[in-house]
Amino acid sequence: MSFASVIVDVAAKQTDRAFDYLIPDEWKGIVAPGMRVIVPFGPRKVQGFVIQLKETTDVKRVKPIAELLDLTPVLTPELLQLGHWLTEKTLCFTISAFQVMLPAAMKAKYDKKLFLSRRDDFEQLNEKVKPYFHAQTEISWNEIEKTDVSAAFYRDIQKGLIEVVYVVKNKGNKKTVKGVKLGESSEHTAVFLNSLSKQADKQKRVLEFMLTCHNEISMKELMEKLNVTSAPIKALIAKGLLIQTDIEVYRDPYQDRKFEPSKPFPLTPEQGAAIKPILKGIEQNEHNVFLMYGVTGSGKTEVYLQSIDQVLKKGKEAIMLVPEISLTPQMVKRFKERFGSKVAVMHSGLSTGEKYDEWRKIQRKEVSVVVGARSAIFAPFQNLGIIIIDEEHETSYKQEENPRYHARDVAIYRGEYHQCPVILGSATPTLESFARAKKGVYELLTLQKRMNNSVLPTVDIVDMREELRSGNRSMFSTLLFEKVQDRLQKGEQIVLFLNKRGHSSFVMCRDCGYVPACPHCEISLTYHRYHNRLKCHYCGYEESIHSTCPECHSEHIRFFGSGTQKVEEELTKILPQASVVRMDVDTTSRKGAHEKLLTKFANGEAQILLGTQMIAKGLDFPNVTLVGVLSADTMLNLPDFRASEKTFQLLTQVSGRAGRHQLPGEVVIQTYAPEHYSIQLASQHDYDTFYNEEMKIRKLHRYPPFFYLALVTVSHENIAKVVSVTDKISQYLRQKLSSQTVILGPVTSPIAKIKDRYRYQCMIKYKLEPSLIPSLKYVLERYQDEMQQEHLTITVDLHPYSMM
DNA sequence: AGCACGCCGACT
DNA sequence: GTCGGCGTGCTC
Repeated sequence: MSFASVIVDVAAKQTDRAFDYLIPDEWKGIVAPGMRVIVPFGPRKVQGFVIQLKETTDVKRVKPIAELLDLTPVLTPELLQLGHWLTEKTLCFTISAFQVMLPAAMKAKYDKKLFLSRRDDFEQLNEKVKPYFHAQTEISWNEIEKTDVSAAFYRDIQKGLIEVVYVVKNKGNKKTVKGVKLGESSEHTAVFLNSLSKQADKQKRVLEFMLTCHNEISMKELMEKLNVTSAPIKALIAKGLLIQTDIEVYRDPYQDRKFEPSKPFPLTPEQGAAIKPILKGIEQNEHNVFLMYGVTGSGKTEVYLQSIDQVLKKGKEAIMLVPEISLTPQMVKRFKERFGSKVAVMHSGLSTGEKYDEWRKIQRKEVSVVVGARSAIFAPFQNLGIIIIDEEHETSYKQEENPRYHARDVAIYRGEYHQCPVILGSATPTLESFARAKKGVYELLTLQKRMNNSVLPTVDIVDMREELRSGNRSMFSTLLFEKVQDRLQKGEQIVLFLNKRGHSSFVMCRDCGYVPACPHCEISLTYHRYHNRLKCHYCGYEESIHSTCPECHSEHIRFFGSGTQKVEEELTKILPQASVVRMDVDTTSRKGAHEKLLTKFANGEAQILLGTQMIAKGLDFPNVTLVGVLSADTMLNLPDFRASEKTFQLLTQVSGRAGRHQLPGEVVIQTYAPEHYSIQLASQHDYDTFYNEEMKIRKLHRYPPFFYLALVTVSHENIAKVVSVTDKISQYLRQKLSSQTVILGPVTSPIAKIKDRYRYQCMIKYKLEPSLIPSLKYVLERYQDEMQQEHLTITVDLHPYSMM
């Protein structure tokens, strides 16, 4: 094979195709599809992926591949195929699909370096340029790019005095430690050993040890083992008896942790019944999607673990996805305890280098289980035996930037490819999945009983309007306050949940209702206590706090809503004896802070855990007997057709934190909308009725799962431009798509303006629409010039999760 | 996306 | 006449 088709690392419509390159003789037979290469592209060099080898090419002037970056393909044939599928399904560039499947460390970085063409030409250089080449022979373009000397450089480049070299660098690198190995043969070394002076005892010991170990060894280990300093080792290196080496090591984020091996627990009859069809699927290499619908605390994880165990016994591999937020140390611990060093962990808390290392462990087949967030679905396993998605309803499985893929769809694709089971687990499945299970597309597995024979907690709903009427203006209802006091007395623990979204501290004038909003984005500003300023969450705009209302000059302008900080303050005021752990973005931003706070709570050093979304999932503390939801309905008012579903899911998840072990649990939900069905039914733990109710509404309004959605969002600085473009797109789609399809819009996006750019959208609800993808492709093509030149953006989200 | 090429206005 | 503004079109 003489030529390679390459997808180049230039994310643009015009370059979104393969380019052919000549394979230099030295790499013939080595270059294979899925490898990364560096290729000349126009005047510069770029990274690319080989997707195909071919004997001939139609291209007249093929250039040769400049460099080969891999010796084994980083994309398996399966992943290459998956990349093309993603491109088609999400309307993204092929290169973006490839890049999302690999750790960020593998993405190239580009640099432009300037050299003096010939030393003797120095005197001819522009006076402004000369000083740069006095002390050094090369200079990075970055250093001068935005300075006023760039023009002078430009001229000298054109004159040929300065040469430009395009450099492609790898971002992440393998980590190495210094090591040594023998520099001479054993015989030589032994001879030398005898001739060594008696004083050189340390050197003698080092050499003797090296003779026994044959291999290279890290300096650190050698020094520790023999209790010597680096001095004798260095002396031996200087004499040539030892050679210094770089030993490749993995960065191990869990290296200081000890994990006690755990054995499978005996399964309950219910669990046994649920695992049976899964094991059968594994045994017979059968692809099937299972929806494991199990109430909180019903022991889904144990079923996962034992299924994976079976897969490993067959010599196959497993992917387990969990939401980023619940990828807690607790979860990782359970996997490491069961599967030891066979587990790789992938989540956003790892550094670029750490992620790269975990990825390489998978590629080299050193691990066979991956536990990770969304992107772990692309783990380069070649012999998958099972894919599990825990908390299937979580929105974090949908990537909200290009490529806008859903991990569930990728999982099913890979499950089909490998002919292995895919398990979706949840206590509150998405309506889409549950509907598919009812239709028999997925196989439904049900776990209705909690482990430890614990019962689901009793739930009280408190009408906060009543509280207000009876004169209680605090954030705590009388009932919740009493129960908190009671638990504090008994020495039991409490989880307080505050749904921060849409309810963080904003400022409002009590007289005229004025709320300060960001001048660049159409959202209200958030109060930040730390700087005592108002901040925009989208663009970072800040302003100082007003003492009087800018609209009506009233002095009754004050904070509204309650952030976790404010709740904490009120708590310490009314319950000074309570010790509180607060968990939110502020307290968990530092690395490891998350874990520390949880350990503190687990050890009983604090009685109350107060937090946002992040405490709703996966936490399991035996001593927690009370869960308080401070404001259940903030999410209900979001402009999103899934608002009720999300509220139901969240309340159910939060309630599930209580009474998971011997002690019975109680939940108090505070709300301004106590009669709302999602709150009522969550309090009754009645998913089935909720499902039926919500399905009626979805059917009526033609939303998923009855219809599919596609969302086109247009943004530009000029509102007239946005409206006219969105309108043209809507009209075009109306004309192209079938009459059964509903096209809404143009309408303003729920966030009408971000960073001074107006946003309009067009929503498409469809059932069967073969010409949708081609039509959307056409739209993107039609506007590509304007997108490039006029800063117009058009994004297409197929099956959107967020309407924003 | 970059980058070169190329065609027009304002300066030594 | 030349420098440099950015519209146009190409990259194996």
